[in-house]
Amino acid sequence: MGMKVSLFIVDDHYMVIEGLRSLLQNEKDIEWLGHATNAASCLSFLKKQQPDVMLMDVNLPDKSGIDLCKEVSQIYPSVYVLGLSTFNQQAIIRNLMENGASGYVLKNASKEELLEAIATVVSGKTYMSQEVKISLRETENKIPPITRREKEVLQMIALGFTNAEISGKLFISIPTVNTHRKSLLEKFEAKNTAILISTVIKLGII
Amino acid sequence: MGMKVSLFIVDDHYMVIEGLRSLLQNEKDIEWLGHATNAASCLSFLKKQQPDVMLMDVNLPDKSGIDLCKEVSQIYPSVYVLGLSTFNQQAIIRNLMENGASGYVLKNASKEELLEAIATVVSGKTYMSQEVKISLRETENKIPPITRREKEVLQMIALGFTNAEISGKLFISIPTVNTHRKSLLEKFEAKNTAILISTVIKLGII
DNA sequence: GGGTCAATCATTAAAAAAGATGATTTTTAG
DNA sequence: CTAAAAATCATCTTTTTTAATGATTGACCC
Repeated sequence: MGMKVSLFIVDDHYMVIEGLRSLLQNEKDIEWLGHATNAASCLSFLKKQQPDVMLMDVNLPDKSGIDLCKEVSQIYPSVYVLGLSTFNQQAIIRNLMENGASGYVLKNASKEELLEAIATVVSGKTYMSQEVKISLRETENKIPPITRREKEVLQMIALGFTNAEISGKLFISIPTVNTHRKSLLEKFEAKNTAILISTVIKLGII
Repeated sequence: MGMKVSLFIVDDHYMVIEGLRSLLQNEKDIEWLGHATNAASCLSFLKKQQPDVMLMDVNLPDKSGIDLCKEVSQIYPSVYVLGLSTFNQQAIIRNLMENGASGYVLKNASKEELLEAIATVVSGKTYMSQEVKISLRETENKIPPITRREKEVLQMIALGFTNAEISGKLFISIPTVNTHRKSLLEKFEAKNTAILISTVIKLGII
């Protein structure tokens, strides 16, 4: 490719920004536009200038990376967002991709991987590191599809409400709450509430 | 101080290592000894040479930072270990400090904070960023002291075992399991199992 | 327009957890 | 050594959850 790829970083970790700058500053194909350490200053930068690729941490101090990603990709569809995070958190990754991200790289990525990721998203494809792909596939089977109502009930169970309380809050009968509850236990193959809650928290569902 | 402080980094995130190197390489008081990206190569480095301060990520691919910290501070008591992590995870920080760490810095630390942290631990004191201190104090009240047995029971509850099963596995009677269970509910001010499990997972206790 | 699925409600019964109280035996720490 | 804390067990009651089965209504899709 002849054109330089312009790049902007959103991450509240100073040492990560420094690391990225140090890794990429001498790359002739990369034009370093700058960085922001929070969502607000990221958005105000975008009003003035749009990078080709935006590397975005999923945990920002003022807003979740997921929300920011959604906003950015709605308002500036030409900007490719590449998620950046420490952990291989499947629920977050899935969420991010559903909200307009073009890819996801872990912070233990090498310079080569990073450049490959950038090149891939610029070409319009999605990038995801092998490690992430594998574990996404692994947990995919563990996350059964649950309905909107089931999710509501699940959240209320996790907050400690009893069936009677949930029934009151959702304006449905106790047997109905029970039905949802049982289908949750069945879908997650949990034999009781305790392990149901453990499971869904660890899968990042609530 | 006249002497340079020798420094070694253990972190599996390439961009963090790069960032730290870039931040600290021109500091005249810091001698950069190198880095390791996992616990094993960290330990093999220590056999040859001991830094004054070791910056250690709490999540390593082959071993938890907590275990590594314990080993390092037992075998090489002269090495000051400074924990390094993305999140303000109270349970982990507390654990790390109990296992010989001299301090804890978040990855969003500035160069100044980093230098201050290093200087502080070298002088024999413990360092902790203000942000961490505050949230430690905040959650401290939320984490009641629980006994060894209670923790065992708690873990088995979270795994989905019923009182009868726990009783069988721990060789105690069902009423005893019940007693522990009730004291857990009381200590965490949880009115049922569901919110008990939510709470303890979110506090990082299990 | 027939089939699938989500959401709703019902009845009955068994199992499990939660609440209250009291008491004994080990451990542990000062 | 001894006082406090932890771990143990018991009994009894109430509440809540889990299980099994069946049935109706409405929405959406092909």
